[in-house]
Amino acid sequence: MDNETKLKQLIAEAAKAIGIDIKPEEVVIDHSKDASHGDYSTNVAMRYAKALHKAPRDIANELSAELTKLDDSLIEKIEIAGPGFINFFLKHASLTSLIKKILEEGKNYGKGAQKPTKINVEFVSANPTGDLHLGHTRCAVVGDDICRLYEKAGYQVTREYYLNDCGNQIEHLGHSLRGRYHELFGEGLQLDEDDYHGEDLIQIAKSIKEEFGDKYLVDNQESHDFFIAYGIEKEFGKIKKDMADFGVRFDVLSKESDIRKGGAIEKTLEELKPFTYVQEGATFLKTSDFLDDKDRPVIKKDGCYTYFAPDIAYHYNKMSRGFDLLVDVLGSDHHGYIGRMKSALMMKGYSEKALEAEFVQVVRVYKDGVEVKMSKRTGKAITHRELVEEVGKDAVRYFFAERAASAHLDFNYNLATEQSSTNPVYYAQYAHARCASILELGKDFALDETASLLKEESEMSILKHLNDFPSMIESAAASRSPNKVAAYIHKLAELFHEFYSKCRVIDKENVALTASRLALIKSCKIVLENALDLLGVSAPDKM
RNA sequence: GCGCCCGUAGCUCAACUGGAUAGAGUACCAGACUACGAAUCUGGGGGUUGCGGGUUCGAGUCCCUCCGGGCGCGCCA
Repeated sequence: MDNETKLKQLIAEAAKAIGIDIKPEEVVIDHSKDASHGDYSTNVAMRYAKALHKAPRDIANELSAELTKLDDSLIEKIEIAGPGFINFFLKHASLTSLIKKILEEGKNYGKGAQKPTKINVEFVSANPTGDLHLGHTRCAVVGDDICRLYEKAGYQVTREYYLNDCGNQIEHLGHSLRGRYHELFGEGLQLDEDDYHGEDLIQIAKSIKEEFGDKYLVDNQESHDFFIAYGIEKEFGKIKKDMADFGVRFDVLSKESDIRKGGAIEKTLEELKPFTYVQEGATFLKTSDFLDDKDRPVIKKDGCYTYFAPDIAYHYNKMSRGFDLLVDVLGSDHHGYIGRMKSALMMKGYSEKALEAEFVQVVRVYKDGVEVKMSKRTGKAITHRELVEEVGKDAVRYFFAERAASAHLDFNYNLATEQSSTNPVYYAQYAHARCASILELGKDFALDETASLLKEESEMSILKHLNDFPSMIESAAASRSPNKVAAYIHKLAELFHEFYSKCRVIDKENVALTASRLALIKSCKIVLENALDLLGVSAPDKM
């Protein structure tokens, strides 16, 4: 059992003795920011002051007496401070024993207990109508990191990409591609306002010309279908490659065309019949009976489905595969979407909590001092590929992981590319490389797994932080906050660099201390690597 | 007008979900390599957390009024 759990149990037991009924898991303990406040602190005395009609410090004193009586091997010292905080100083051995655990568990250190919960995370899901841009990059980082966190925390995770391969957008893709193809044969470029003006389509048109010559200049159903199918294949191929190169993989690819097969939408709408009505020729779903502010159309006046109908069928499809939780990683401009989809799920009896959205704020990009607007019409945007090539995969991933997904973010493209060496990711990677370097130099020394000689403040700070790794994962996963991992990494790297500058590690005159410190460094290296891996960032031995 | 997100150091962002003296990076200033990697370390200035109320032992965090910004509010997806 880890120190925190043990401490909570002790506090709960002591509390009971003085008439406070609290369960161990309800006990709130914090890590003390200031070392003079000990290793942990609890606020129970203040929390129950009113109920017991006593001064917080009096309760704290009583609790302290009880805790001392329980006489555990964990606590070295207890102090009462401020308005009624109880500060705990842990025994040395209870901290150093962690080293052995980390060395034994290695890559698995930090992994939570296997949980039965099955989670589906759908992210990116960009339409195959052009290159991924910087906004998708952020969604990819957030989605992938959430998956990594869930996995590490012990959940069963499925990464899913939903491919819109039907509908208006796709018609525009086919039309745009046809336009580019005709352009290659010397005709003027004819694109509609809503078509795709991105220049990537020129390359695809060229490959058609090379492969098929003028075969598809004729305007018939066959060529219409061809441009769409060819365009989707090429565009999605690029997306897949971009993501794979970025370290992002998907377990399941769901195509809208497959969702539509076998009358799934008709069946879905049939099931939803009690919640639908017809108005002015269109069919509406009564989402406002649940979590939406108005009802939404599912069938248009012209008899076509809106995007919403297949989306409902798709979400039912996901639920039918046995997931306990669906997470949709969406651009924040889609925040209106979640209420209606939750409503649709509730109509089928699913919990309001079966679906959660993770909204990723749009990135505002500045290049050469002016804002770069994403624009379908001009096709101008910073592409994902361009960004990764100029800044590097690790730096990009870390940059976006550092910020909470909900944070509005201003991105200075010039700064990011010119000063990429100042990206904090190198601070962490350098710490890892230093660990590797020292371990290599000290490879002839045996490691002391008891780490019994560690006593410097900088050493104990590292130990405490290493100890926090599992609980950090637990809370970061629960709140879907990869930025907490980045903060953790930065802190660990900082503590290590500080220790490194203060303490000589390899000392032939003091083999015992060397053995303890090498064990500490090995632990540091393991946790740095595990933590960086949670963000999909590499941990190089040399830089 | 209604709804969602947000407003914290010059700039970009944190703050363990209500805790102790609000922290990092960057930029700026001053120091530190004849022993393990200076992509590092040490120190410094920089804040009325947009404004004003409220809740309580305690508020950047929760509630309300304003101010300012972004995004939604389509039989587009």
